[in-house]
Amino acid sequence: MARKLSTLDPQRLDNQICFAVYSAAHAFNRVYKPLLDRLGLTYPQYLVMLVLWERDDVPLKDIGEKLFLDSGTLTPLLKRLEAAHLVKRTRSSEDERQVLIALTAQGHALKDKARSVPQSILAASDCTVPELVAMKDEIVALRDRLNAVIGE
Amino acid sequence: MARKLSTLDPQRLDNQICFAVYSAAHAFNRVYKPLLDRLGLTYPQYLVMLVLWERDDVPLKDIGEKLFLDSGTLTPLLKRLEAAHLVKRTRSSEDERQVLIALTAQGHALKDKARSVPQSILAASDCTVPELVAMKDEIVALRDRLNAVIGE
DNA sequence: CGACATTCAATTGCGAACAATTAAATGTGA
DNA sequence: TCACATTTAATTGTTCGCAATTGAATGTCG
Repeated sequence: MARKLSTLDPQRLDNQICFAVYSAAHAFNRVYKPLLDRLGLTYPQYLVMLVLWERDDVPLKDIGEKLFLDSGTLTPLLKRLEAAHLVKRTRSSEDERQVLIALTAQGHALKDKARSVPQSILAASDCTVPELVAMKDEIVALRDRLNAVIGE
Repeated sequence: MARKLSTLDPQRLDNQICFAVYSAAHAFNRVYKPLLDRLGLTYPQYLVMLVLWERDDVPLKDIGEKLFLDSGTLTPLLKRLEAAHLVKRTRSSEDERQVLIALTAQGHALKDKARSVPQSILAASDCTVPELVAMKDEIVALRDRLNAVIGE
């Protein structure tokens, strides 16, 4: 009976999806770490590079919208990527408020070196691709519902 | 054809479960923020309090194992909780290496004030409890597989 | 045109998160 | 017992993440 209660107690750590997500994010980060170290990237920097590998010469703001990050996070991060000669930051000539982020040759070249990363993560997850796709879709749907509440 | 390829490209941001988890964790954090502000807690501090509300007078190391955090994170965090008069830190007399974390009266009292938090999160998630439990179990299983790889 | 609001990036300050190191306490084995 | 390894927290340094503010550029409306 006490056991039954504890498995339903919403104030128990083990019952919280938020902690599951929080701790899974950290676990992913730890798996990524050695892979990204070889590329000289952190995980958030890797995310920015993924965005730029899809589309180059993007305003900082667009990167922020895709990754749900603001300028307070991105400005110093992008300066570090620039210091590593992976991107160049230039003010837009049409709108001087915007900063455009473009890949350097090194930044482009890194895409090939990063090609094996997703496969390593897949192996570490020990899941089938369809399982992961299903989970991903569920988590994204949950995230979007949460973000909708924040906007309200 | 190009469209078909892009939905399978493992290097695309939208195809990565890791980013889904990463961005969902941030979304949860943003939903928690206003709720926890009223308690004077950050989310990681709230997690520590959840652990202590289940069992008091716990070694720092045990908290770290439950939350997957190390002393580099917990030591300053616990000092802030102590400064807020929510916990007391004392060296164990049996083993002087260990620091025991105990709730103060204020720390205990906060549990009641925090009782409504999980319900607010549930509402924001806009899911049924069984759906959330199923997702949670899947994510925990994935996390544990990832953590197993790190140990190897 | 000119006052005003809006947009965007940068900055500041604080709290995680973690790697690497240090130091003290404890355990172990010759 | 004594040398050595292990355990545990604390510390240092770097990077995120975000709230709040600032300042410049742009948009809007009378």
